[in-house]
Amino acid sequence: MQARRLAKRSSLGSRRGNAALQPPGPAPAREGALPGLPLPAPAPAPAPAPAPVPESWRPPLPPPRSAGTGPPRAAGAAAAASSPVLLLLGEEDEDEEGGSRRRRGLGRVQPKPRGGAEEEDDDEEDEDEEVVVEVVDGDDDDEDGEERFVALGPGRQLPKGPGRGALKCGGRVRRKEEERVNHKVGSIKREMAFTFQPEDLKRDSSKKLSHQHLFPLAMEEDVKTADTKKVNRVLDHEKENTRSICLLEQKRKVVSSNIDVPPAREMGNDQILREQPWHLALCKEVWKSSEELDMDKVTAAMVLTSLSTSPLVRSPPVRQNEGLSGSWKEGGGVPSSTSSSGYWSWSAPSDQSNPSTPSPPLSADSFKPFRSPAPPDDGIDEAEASNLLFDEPIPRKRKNSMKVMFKCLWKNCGKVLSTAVGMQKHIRTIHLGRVGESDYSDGEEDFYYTEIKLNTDSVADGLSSLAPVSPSQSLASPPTFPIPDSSRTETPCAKTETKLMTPLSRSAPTTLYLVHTDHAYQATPPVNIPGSAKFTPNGSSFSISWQSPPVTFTGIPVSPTHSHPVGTGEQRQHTHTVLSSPPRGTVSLRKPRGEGKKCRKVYGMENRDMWCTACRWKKACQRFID
DNA sequence: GATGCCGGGAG
DNA sequence: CTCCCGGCATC
Repeated sequence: MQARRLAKRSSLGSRRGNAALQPPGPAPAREGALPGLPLPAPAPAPAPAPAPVPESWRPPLPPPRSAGTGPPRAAGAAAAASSPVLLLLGEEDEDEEGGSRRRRGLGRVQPKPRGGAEEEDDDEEDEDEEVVVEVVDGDDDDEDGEERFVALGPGRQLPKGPGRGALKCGGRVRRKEEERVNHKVGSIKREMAFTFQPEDLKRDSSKKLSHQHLFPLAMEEDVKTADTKKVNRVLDHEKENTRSICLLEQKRKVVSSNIDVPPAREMGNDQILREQPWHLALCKEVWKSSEELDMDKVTAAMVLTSLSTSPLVRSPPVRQNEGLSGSWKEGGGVPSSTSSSGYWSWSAPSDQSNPSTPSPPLSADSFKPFRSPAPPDDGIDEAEASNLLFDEPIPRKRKNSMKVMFKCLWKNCGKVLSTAVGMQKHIRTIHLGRVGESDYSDGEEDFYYTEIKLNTDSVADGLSSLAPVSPSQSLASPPTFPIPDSSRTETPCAKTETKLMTPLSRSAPTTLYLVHTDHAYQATPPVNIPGSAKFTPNGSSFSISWQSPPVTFTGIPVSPTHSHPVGTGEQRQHTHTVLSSPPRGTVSLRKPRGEGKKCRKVYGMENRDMWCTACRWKKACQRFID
């Protein structure tokens, strides 16, 4: 493509070298680099064992934390810059580092999934508490091929209901290599075993890591089976937990001496084995603390199970972790900082909604009888989930800086609260007039409020355009909103939620305000928009400005930032009522064609690089707006 | 023919 | 989403 483009360009404009030349230079280099990456990466990983590269390669990279990592790629870049954490997580990106790392991860991950369980020798089914070991490349370079193992918090185990189940299977499998070879393998196991075989113990540890990841992956395969069994597993799980705890303790004693675990680089199998115990011990500890939480987890798992039709949907891994939070932290505290950081760190502490399931319902509201979001959600969720499961790390687009607020759609109300619960209450009591039965909800409230995302860090986009509007705080401000009812904190990963919610809200009484950052091309613009495209998290300004905001429908073609020449009939800016039906009709309206000078005229072809992006892309000029 | 932009496609 | 470009409407 590039080549082609370049060619075109050059032919086109014979532009002086600037733009034209530039591309070629970098491009080639990059390309060269990329190809190289893959190979190296895989190779090193398996160093000890002639692991089959291909296997490790598998796409399922989904970095477990993916959910978190999810952070959108695009955003990611920007975000990454601003926050180190992100970088650690997954940002990586394309190029080398990330690439190599990810790949590896993937490879490992895969195996892990159920089969991975094998961790200890003992076994029984402790699987639950698998210790997760994360393998991180110290350097992405592939050269070393060494990996560090990091123990992850025990938190992992719980994460997925199903996961556990998987583990179980794995447990049996676990007996490890030998056994594997023998094959005990159930169908599921089989797969796992299969994958694993090539690699050795190392894998074990690594498997753990993948645990999470695996989960999803495994899920795919097993999903169906697993699903049905899930519930059972969960129950079993409990039992096992108790049992396993005991076992763990025993192990711990034995192992304790070894606790100092070596860095794990290049460890031999023996070492690894030794290490494992260590991990176990850690896990165990964590576990204990989390034991109490078990019930919750179980419950949660059950709920999730029931909620999710498709296995994919269950994003429990993440969620559940929440429940475990206690243990979680501990785990994180454990050894390697890298791992910890990588590990879901993105998730906001308070974040209650799980990433995959968009709406608030689950989180705080889970208690509610039924939450409508179901249908839409599922679809989306699945998609997301699938993304996770499948290839690459999917760039999830979640902006870290996004805050979710709930806005009352009732006419003339517009109240904005930070928690769904609060909003529901508000609606119930104030608008629906249900005072007494505050707790009871038939879900109707859902229709009267919507989520809005606040972009905390809009900076990245054209600041300039925003400038006029919000001088206020930038991204930094932490998400705490002064708002009253909120017990819930906003989640960074609200994006999905918003989307989902939208449909519901359509039916709502008033307009839906979707705060949305738009447009890509606004390179320079001194553009306007009074009300603003972006919302800044100012506690105070909050509920206010909503009225005039240039609402953007996702569907709307034109960017809000644009002022329209003559209102050819569209008044998008005044949203107020229009909304429920996205204005599509105006399709053929073509912009009259600006009379003012445009970038092309002003700068000429030669200076194409000086053009505003829109012009460069042959879009309506953003710089010289008519 | 030159421009300005929409609609779409590719990554 | 970002980047581009084909192609149409206007100058």
